[in-house]
Amino acid sequence: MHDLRAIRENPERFDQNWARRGLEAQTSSILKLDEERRAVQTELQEIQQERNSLSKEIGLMKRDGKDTSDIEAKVGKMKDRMAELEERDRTLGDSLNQHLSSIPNLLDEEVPNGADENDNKEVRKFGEPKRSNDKPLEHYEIGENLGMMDFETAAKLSGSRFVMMHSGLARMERALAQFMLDLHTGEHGYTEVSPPLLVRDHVLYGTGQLPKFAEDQFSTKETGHFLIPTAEVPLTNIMADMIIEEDDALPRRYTAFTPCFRSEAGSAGKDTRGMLRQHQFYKVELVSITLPEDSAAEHDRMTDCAETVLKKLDIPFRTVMLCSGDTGFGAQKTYDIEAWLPGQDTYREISSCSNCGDFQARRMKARFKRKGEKKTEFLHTLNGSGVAVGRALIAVLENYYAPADGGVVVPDVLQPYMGGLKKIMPLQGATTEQLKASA
RNA sequence: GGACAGUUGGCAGAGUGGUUGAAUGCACCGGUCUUGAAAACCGGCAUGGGUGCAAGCCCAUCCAGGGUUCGAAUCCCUGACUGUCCGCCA
Repeated sequence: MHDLRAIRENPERFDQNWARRGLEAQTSSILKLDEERRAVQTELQEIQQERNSLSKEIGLMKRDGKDTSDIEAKVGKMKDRMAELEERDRTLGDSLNQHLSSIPNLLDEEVPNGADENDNKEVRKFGEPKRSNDKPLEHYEIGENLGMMDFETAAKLSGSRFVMMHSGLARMERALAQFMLDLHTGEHGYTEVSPPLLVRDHVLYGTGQLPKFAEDQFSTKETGHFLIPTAEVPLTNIMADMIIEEDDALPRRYTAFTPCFRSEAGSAGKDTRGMLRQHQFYKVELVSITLPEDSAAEHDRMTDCAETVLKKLDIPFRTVMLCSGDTGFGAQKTYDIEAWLPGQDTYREISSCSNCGDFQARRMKARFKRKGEKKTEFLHTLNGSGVAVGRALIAVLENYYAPADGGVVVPDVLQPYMGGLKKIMPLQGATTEQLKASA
């Protein structure tokens, strides 16, 4: 959401910034609506003022036992015009809100201009991609050869874009999540949260998924709840409708391990093999709430927290700053962390860390007050994956694969979470049915 | 799923149709007093919006949305949430 006052004061700044995302100029139509609405409000308030004072007078006259029918009739007549103006105010306000709430956040100065992911700017690299003479396997080949990754059964139950894992891989997924949570809570100062996974529509509005991205969400028929597409949604909304003191435990840092549900409506045909893009996946999320002046530094810190996960897993990655055309709706600036996937011979996104500035805070009314000040200000919100568990599993499979025996070495940091297991070996007689029996 | 009760400012808690945006207490901020502090006393203390150079003036908001009325925190309807009891259940 955008600050209407700021738009009034400097419309060019907004139009120019939005143009970087490929949007047409918006402010003139916004300001026209705004002007019209204020004119309506002014007239309405004048009438209301008149009504209020006459009504007070009636009260006093009645107390004195005087006749008030004349004056009552007079007030009664004002009602039509008032109703008319109220209706007009509401209509104008609605379209103004609808318009404003569908426009993406302003981009940070540093964000490079560009059309799509090809224009993203690499800022860091870690590790050396492993390259071998053999053609490396993709994660689903490794997983299926292990006999622990079953897309057929998942499809039978749920259709495409679902997977069912067994045995060592199921355990490794759990191990990854535990490892990440322990890292963020133990070393990075995040508070672990176990949030609701079903939320109401206003919560998704608060973080920016609604109204514009309704078709990307799953929802429940009976109750109208939405399944969270990321824990960013419940975690950030912890601050919704609050006014806190400036020194009240800021920054706040929350982490949660949750499933995420996405309809992937717009990605038909994309990443259809394997478990890279699923309707359901696990993710460890990081969310920070800060003062405005602290969000830039917190953004770097958060990105570092996410990178640490990959460093400890010893998976090569690079970090890119998204260009204007690739930066998401609610973000001012986003770093993607891309893990090296030997099977694809490329880096793929495994984490996305965004500074949303006051954009979400404004939508959900997350505010604070500075000491001695009367005015409230909006907090800044940040979110990042720390990291996507399913994709981390993919990265481990492809980077730790042992072609000699078809096994997958368990990264050191995960071994304590897997009972000391050092390597996942293929199950014997690798047909899915047998595997399930032996699992 | 059934029955009842509730939702008021940062918190607690008055208030059932007329100067109530809202008593009172606590918390918080400023002042007096004090060597300093505490106590006591005095004063201040909601949010959003309109208008104005400004001081200010005005409008809206007592869970949300409708309605009744000249006038609604207060009456009516719908919904959300919380609590209690019953039923069911991981």
